[in-house]
Amino acid sequence: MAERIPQYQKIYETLRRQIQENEYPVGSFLPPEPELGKKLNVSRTTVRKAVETLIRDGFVYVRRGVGTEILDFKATQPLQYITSFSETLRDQGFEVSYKGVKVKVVPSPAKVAADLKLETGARVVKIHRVALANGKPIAIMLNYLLPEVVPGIEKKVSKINSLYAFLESEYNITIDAATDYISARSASAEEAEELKIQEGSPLLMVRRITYSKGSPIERADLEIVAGRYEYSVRTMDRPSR
Amino acid sequence: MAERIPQYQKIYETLRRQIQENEYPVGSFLPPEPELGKKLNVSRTTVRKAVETLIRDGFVYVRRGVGTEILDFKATQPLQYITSFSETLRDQGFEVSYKGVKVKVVPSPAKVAADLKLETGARVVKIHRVALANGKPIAIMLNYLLPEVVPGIEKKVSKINSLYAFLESEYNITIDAATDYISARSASAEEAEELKIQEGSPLLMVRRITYSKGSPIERADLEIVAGRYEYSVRTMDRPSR
DNA sequence: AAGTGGTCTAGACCACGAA
DNA sequence: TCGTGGTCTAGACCACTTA
Repeated sequence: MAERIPQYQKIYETLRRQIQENEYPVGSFLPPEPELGKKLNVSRTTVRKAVETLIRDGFVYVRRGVGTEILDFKATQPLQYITSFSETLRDQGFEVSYKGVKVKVVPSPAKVAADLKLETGARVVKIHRVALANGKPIAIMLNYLLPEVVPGIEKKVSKINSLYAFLESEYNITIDAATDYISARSASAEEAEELKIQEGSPLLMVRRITYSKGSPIERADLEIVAGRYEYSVRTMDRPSR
Repeated sequence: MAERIPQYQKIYETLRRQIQENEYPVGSFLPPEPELGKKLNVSRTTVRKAVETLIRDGFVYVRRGVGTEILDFKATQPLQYITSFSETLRDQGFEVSYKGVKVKVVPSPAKVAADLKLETGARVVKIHRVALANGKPIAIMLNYLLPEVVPGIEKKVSKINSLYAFLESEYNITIDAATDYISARSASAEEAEELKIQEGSPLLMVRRITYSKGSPIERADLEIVAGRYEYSVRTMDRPSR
């Protein structure tokens, strides 16, 4: 079961490592593409594919007629790929756990049905949790999933740490896109109680729809205690214009 | 000054139009890549570059050994490219204007200096505005810019509608990346007064650092009236893994 | 004028999925 | 087995920057 790794990916890894280890210092230039191809024994096309990834990840800045300059990558944020909330928190060094986990199959509320392309009232799996970071409540999490893609999830729910990792390992589902809608609201009495905060405190509200193979498969509602978490996202202009 | 448009971009436009006009209905498949190349009189490589863009924009889902399927693009959100807050509002059909515009050159606060890679206290141009959507206050906007990239901005400030469009037309600066940090907070008395809302109302806070040619050139602080605006962002997994 | 990246070709072979 | 997309080659010519 040897991993099949394309050349351009290896070259990307090599160049990235060399940049990060200062073999190509910030401000210097990568060798010209034809030269790189010769040195690495690949065609220029393959080199270019690797360089495109370096651009996308913010390591280099390319100018026609000039060259490919190494950027100060420590100054730039990593690109935002899809991660679950809990993964993000763990990356930031928090110990994440959950309490009050409840799983039910319920008729879908109208808004959930619309997001998941269902008829209103079609059955969905609803997961309710309170996320704790270092033991302190940080968010109320609601996940709505299509029952047909997660059969038998009720019995496995204790295994869920990161939902996406869980979906991948238990159901072989890979997420390939997500849309987040972010707003803010004051905490209601019940929310305040559940999160152990003052009623009326600001909450960061995130509604997320996740897609697998082009179809929506999950809607998540997060109510995050503002001040304990910051949401970050990096956008880039589309390449080659 | 004829526009120079690459083949793959024209092909992308063509295919996208055909998809949107239902010449390729949702659920059907694009012709195989070699066939497309023959029909359009380009090499398969060029076809593939166009298809990559279709993937990125969420129009198609490609499976090796199967084909390229047309997705229900009306169900997916467009990818998030960099837009200014005012552009986003205008896209949503609001009439955007500003009041209380103030421009000053000030010593940079420590946090701004850090984000812009300056020494604390180095001079920056500070623009303060209140954005109105359909005449109603919707956000307090603070922009910090490097003076050397926007010389003489004080005299041009009345021309600013969308800051990014302004930077492009007046200074030939193109933004190629941005990072947003999003949180929430309760409005202070002064903020409430400026936005004509109740003190303590939730505000959506966005801190943005924009990059041009790999270097940070602007920091923006937005304090948005929650409930009047929703921030949305679409993320994708990195292609080809 | 020389050198850089940007686009494009016309092939080739491979890996995967469906029949 | 066959047809699909995934990777790769070895060129070519063009557009842009710098000198």
